[in-house]
Formats: sequence, structure tokens, C-alpha cells
Amino acid sequence: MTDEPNLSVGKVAKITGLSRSTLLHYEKRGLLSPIKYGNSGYRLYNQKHLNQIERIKTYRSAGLSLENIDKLLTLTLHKSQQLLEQRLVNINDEIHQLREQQRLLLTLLQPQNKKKQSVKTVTKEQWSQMLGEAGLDEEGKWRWHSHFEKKTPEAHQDFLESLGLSETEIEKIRKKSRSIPL
Amino acid sequence: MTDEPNLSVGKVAKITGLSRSTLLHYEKRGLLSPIKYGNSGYRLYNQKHLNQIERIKTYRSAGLSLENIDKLLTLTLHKSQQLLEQRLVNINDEIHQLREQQRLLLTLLQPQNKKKQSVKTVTKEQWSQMLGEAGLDEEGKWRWHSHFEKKTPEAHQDFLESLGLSETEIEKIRKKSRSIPL
DNA sequence: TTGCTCCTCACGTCACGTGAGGTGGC
DNA sequence: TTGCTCCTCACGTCACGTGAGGTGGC
Repeated sequence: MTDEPNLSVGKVAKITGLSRSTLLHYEKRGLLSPIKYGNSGYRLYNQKHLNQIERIKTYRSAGLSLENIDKLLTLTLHKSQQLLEQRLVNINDEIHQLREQQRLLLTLLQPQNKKKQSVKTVTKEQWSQMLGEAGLDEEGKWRWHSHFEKKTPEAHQDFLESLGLSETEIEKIRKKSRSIPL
Repeated sequence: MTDEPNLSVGKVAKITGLSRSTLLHYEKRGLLSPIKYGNSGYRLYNQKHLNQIERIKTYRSAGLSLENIDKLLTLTLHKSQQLLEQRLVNINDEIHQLREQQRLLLTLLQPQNKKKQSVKTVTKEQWSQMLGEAGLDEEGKWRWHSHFEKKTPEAHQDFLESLGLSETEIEKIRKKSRSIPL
């Protein structure tokens, strides 16, 4: 029950699911400071180290860099939140980039195959058709756009981008959405 | 009008918008073979090289690795397509990972701020509400799910994931979607 | 003594960027 | 001769992985 260090790297590696080299890497980066003893240089870890490792793992699985994790482990709560929020923004950018890459690939593949042109993506036409089949007429569709735009404008932009529309086309739709009285 | 090599690295860099080091890097990786002349070792590029560079740039902006680009420049059309399609699949995986990271970050930020919990993401409730406001009743919403599921099942899965639903919840919705007669 | 775990370098990965130190052409 | 561009290494980045070569504990 005491917190005496009694775990070797190998054991910690097994417990945490990380590799030995990863553990040593975190140590070199200053994120982890196990106790060394004797002239053999063996490392010993205790429960606090395990907790620290779990925190690091959580942050890593959110895609944060070791540099930022280092800050998160020491900074104030407020600053930490800013870092996490910054990461959220970065993720949005990354997703946008990937979507653009997808669109480019689809145009590159276009000439040859027309059948499965949209692997997992939906086109504007398909979307419109589905809303129609569900029972919405043109006016209903615009009411939907309008609510979407009013409630979460950024998500609306995001959604339109996911349909592969150009910026000018998106702007048109959003403009019209805003002009409709609710 | 002949295709004599007459462009130096610096000029090619300016024309293509790539850096000198990038050009040299592509050369080292075997993607580009400018002509060297004299004992000065100066490189000269011609129009064919410029075309090659444009192809490389296109593939790079689709997120392909230099290794795969090397293959794309030599392989058969069929094999090339497979590589591009593989990249499409990878992108989907990457987007899914980023979405999971977003969800994790939101839960990490949750305790403190409840107001802007969804930066650019829409929740299931919001979505349902918007469809309702546009004029769809419960039955209409399920008709919509059903068409979505039938037309593009993978995109349906993708969409539900983007709302932050759990796998089991998604499976429930898709199952119900499939059971509705169109 | 035999395994097993541990240790410390050091180099490789990926797509470049950034110098350092030196030479060629106008 | 002065700039300007060019050249070839070589090392740094990011988060580790993979040995090599050697030592400590049961």
C-alpha cells in the first residue's frame, strides 16, 4: 500500500502497454523521472509514475505532441485548456485537408471508373434526393439549411464542404439560407 | 520550341514553387533526373522535367508518399489505380482517427465548459431538431435514414460517427433503417 | 553457469529545411 | 573583382523502433 518504487521498465511496459523504448524516450524528453539505483543504473517506477504515464497516454491518443504534453503536465488549468482547444482547431484543419485530398483523388480516378465514384462520400445531388425521398420539398430543404445556418454556422460550412462543393457555391447556399425567414 | 535543357535549379524552383532542397530531394529519391553538365555539376531541366514535377506535386497534394509516387510514375494504369484507391481508404481511416481524437478532447474539456461543447460538430439532438424544424416528423426522419442506408451504407456509417455516436448506437440505427420498407 | 532483464549508445524512419564550406559563370 | 547562383555534405526535425555490445540479479 505504500508507494515504494518497485517496478522495472519491463514490468511497466507490460502494465501500460507501451514499449521499453517509448518509456525511455519519455524520460529523455523529461516527461517521466523514474528512480535509478545502484551502479547498475536500473530504473524503478512507482504508482505515481504509472498515473503519470496514463495521463501521457491519454494526451497522446488525442494526438498531442510530446512538447505540448510536457506543458500540459505543468501549466495552469486555464493554459492547459487553451492547448486542448488549439488541438481541436488543428484537427478541424487536418480533416479539411484530408477531405481535399479525397476530392483530388476522386477526380484523378474519375476518367476510368464512373461506377463507384463516391466511395464513402455523398454528393450534393444524393443528399438532396434523400431529403426529398424522406418527404421534404424544395421549401423544406431550404428551411433546413436556414436552421442549420442559424444554429451552427461553422458546422454548416463544414457539412457543405464535405459534399465537395466549391467555396463560391457554399457561399451562395449560406447566403440564401440566411435570407430565409424562420 | 525544342526541348533543350535550359533551366537551372533556382529557376525551376521559382517556376514550380518548390524549394531547391525539395528538388534535390526528389532527385535523390530517384523521382527526377535532371541533366548534369561540365565539371561544375550544374543541373539543367527541360520541359519534360517540369511536367514530371507537376505530376509529383499533384500526387503529393493528395498525400501520397514519395515511395508510392515513384511507383505511380512507372507502374501500369491498373496498379496505379489501386494505389490511389488505397490512399482513399487510408484517408478515411485517418479522418476516423481524428474524429476520435476530437471526441476525446471534448470529454477532457467537458468538466469545465458546457457552453461551447461542440465547436464545429453537431450532436444527434441538434440534427434531429433541425430536420424536425424543416418539416420532417419522426416517420420522415426514419425514411431519410432508410434511404441513406440503402443508397450509401458506408457514408451513413460515416455520418453517424460524425455525430459522435457509439458503435452500438450506430448499429441500432442502421439496423432499424434497414428494416423500414421504402 | 545459464537465462533473463537491464543498461547505454547509435543509427534508421519521413520529407524535407538549414546551414557550412567551397566553386563556377556573367 | 564583385555579386549571384550553383555544388556537396552533414546534421536537425518527430516519436519512437531496432539493434549492438555489455553488465547485473536470481
